[in-house]
Amino acid sequence: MATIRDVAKRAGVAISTVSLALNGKGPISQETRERIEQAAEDLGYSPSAMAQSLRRGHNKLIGLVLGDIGNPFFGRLLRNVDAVVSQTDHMLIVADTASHADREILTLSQLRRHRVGGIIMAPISNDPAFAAFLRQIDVPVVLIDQYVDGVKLDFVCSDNELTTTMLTEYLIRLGHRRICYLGGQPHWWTARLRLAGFRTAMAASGIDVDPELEIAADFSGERAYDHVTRLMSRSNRPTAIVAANNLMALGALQAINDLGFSCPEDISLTGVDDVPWGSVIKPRITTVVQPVEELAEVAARWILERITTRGGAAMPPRTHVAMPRLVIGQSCARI
Amino acid sequence: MATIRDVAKRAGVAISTVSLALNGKGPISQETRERIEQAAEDLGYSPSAMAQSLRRGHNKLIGLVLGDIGNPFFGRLLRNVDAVVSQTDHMLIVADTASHADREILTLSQLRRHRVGGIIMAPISNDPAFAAFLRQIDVPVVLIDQYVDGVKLDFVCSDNELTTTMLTEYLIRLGHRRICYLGGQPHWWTARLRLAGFRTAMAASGIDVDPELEIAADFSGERAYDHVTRLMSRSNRPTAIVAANNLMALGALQAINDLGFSCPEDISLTGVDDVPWGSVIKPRITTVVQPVEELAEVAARWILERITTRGGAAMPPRTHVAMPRLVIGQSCARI
DNA sequence: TCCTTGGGTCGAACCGTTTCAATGACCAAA
DNA sequence: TTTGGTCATTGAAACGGTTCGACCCAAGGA
Repeated sequence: MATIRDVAKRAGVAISTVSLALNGKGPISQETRERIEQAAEDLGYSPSAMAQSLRRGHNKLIGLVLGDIGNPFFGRLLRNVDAVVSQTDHMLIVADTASHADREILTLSQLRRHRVGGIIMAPISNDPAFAAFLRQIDVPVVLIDQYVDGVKLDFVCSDNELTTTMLTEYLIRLGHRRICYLGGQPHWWTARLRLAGFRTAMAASGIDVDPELEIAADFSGERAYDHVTRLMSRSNRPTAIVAANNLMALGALQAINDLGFSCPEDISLTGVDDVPWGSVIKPRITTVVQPVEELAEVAARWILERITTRGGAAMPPRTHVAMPRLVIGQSCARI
Repeated sequence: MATIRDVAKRAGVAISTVSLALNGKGPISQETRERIEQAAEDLGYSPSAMAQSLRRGHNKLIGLVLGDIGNPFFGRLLRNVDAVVSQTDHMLIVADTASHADREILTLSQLRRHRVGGIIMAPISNDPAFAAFLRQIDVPVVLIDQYVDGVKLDFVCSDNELTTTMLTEYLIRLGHRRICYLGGQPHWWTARLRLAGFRTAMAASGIDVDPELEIAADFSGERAYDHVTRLMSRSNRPTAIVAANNLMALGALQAINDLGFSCPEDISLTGVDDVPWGSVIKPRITTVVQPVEELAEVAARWILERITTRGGAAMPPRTHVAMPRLVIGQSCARI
């Protein structure tokens, strides 16, 4: 691959002249400039971003760490982040930890080795060791979706508590009292908030929560399926379910169907987060959707700010909370 | 960020000694080695991948260019490619062209500037200019999913013709004769093959194809929705639809539902490619799925081979055709 | 005629590594 | 005592760029 030296030789000038000319910097004569451009063209020369970055002291790469790119929520996130950063000539190094919490520190270290300017991350881990690691890392990091307790970093999320509050209030308005909450394990940051949102709404209406109906699953469809199967076989069934994410809502729906019940006639169902092509799922699930585009855009803008503005890395951390939106489907009945 | 120089200073040795010690190369005394490792640890030193690559002459980055990461097919592709390449310490620079054909050349040039070792690409463009560009690029490229006419590159795909042949034969076995084909525009390589697959199956059974039932949509759900809406309002409706991808199948299903028809009672429906959580879509669509994992793994292995083995870049191009699998749902009726 | 000015070009240092030939210390063999 | 051979360590070159001070030369002013 042609180097700047080859171009210089071919144009019969010094390499510094080539650099100046190609970057439109020094006072280069029209004639020399044209000769250099011609030589570069002939050789198919394009400057090595690596070498440039080494000299400049920073490159135009941004790390994006996700737990599961297979989940369309993160696919859309990636697309929208890329759309923003690519406008400033940055590129994304994407790493999928495959939901493996112990790969996260490794992945971040690897990105640091590559000297990325910043990292956007939707973390899975939420333990003190990981927090300690994040606290000492010397690369700007923007967290997205999930928070890590005990760190002071930029954070972009939607109002998690509000998601379940909206759903629960909606169900209560429809006359439901015996509502089951299908949540995630409490070490997940979002799981705790969504549970709180459920309790808030119930308390506000003066309804006592049956502890047996407050289930801590694990955000996966399979576990949700099992729990709902058990739930529906009991005598004292709930009249409605609030699932804390999209996978669990789908798992619940499948369990309901497989047992021969139907939704919303036998039981109402709501979920958090959009399902791709949710519109063709029958019944269309009433859901609170997070504005992925907004989350992605803010995260991308923030990381770029920290990278490109002088002293940006030292700015105090900010938090952006996006407003979720209730999308009513046909999965809830009035009782 | 600490450099090798800082480590050397702190350990009181030359930088070459640090390099040797940290890479376990030279004959370094136990005592010096420990002192160096301690110093590196203290300073949080990790070698700059950029500088290493500059020296070594190649880096451990691979480009992945996709048209639409929002489509879960590509999300799974990304995840599986990453799983393979990350085992050899490589990382992926992912670029989403947002289905913008004219961004593809730009994106590839950008990756070349970053001196990626190789590129895996699911192209959109298929014109002579793009082919010419690919022919002269001096980075190993593996095409995946879509072919570009007139280039000699590694190519990984599934048997596109077979996908639609399998579906069509299945419908014919169920007694269907008046079958509508919902395809993509013919400049797409896969669209041409899938159309051919449909025609092959029809011809093999001696059924004449009504030209009006051979629709060239654009692989999007919206256009498919419109076409099927029009189709279903006519008197002489088909009894079955073969949709050439997943988005169009869902668009078709939605149109069918919205018009008050039901599937499979009023019309049978089949599609190509899996739909995430397709199991909760009622009816479950009979579909031919491409083995994404296999495609991803082969593409990843091939690009790694070209990068890491001596003379790998000069190997003659190979083609891998994966076998699709028929997954029968409840969207087709016997007539 | 000499000095200044500035446009155009160049040489060299530098970014953070790796690698290789060279150096020095030490010891065994002659 | 000299020679030869390990072993441990070092200095310098190289990778491909950018940048800055220095240089040369022609034109303009004193």
